[in-house]
Amino acid sequence: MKLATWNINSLTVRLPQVLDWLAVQPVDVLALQELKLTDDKFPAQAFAEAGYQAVWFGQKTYNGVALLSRTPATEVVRNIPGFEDDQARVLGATIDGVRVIGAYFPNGQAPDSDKFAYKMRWLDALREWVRDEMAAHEKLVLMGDYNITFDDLDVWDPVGLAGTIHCTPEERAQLQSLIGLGLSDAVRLFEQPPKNYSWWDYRDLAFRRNRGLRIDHILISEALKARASACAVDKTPRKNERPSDHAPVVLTLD
DNA sequence: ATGCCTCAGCTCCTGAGA
Repeated sequence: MKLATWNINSLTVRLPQVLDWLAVQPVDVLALQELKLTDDKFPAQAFAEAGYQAVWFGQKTYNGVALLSRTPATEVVRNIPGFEDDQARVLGATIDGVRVIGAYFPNGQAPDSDKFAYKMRWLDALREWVRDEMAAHEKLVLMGDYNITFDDLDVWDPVGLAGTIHCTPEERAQLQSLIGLGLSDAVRLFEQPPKNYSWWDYRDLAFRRNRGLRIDHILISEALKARASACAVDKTPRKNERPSDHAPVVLTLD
């Protein structure tokens, strides 16, 4: 079983690239973030023709998430239960016996902003919900655009970017508290190339210079860790014409 | 340089992303 996450920065623009990628990398589950379209515009037919079912949770202009899968998604949850939110950021579903949570974590903008405070509240709510989900589902994967780096290894310029958004101690403590629930960072379970990132700024030739951040993650429960055989960033689509600024991350389970 | 790209939208500028 293969599962992947990819922030595609507008599904309207990127649909052909997603279909092309799935043709080459026929994963069983793909979590998408930043659809940037309303539910009525979701291209369910195009995915069906490619052999994928979908559940989606869209929003005008911003956010929006989807789960594509070969087999049906059941027990679907939209956003964090009990957490008031007008932004479409989370989809949970059970697929092939695995509890899959795809999420687009808030960006946070700057440590002193209202958006950062929202990010912290959102992370508090997510952690408590994931705790409950883990108690109910032994096989669980939490994947998406976390908008948080684990540590300096995830940052192209750890000195220059110290304390800036995605790299603050507060965000990293939140990420560690998710790990503390009993989840593992799947990428770090396996040997990786140096300077291993999942996002590069569109500006300044950042991709060519590999000036990036690793902010897209796949966290897995112990039961899935035992089955994990590979996990890596696929930089190929970032080399496309008109790419997303993020690359997909792919997990292989035996 | 509080910018550089890219995308959406009450679209020829602005807000947001990260």
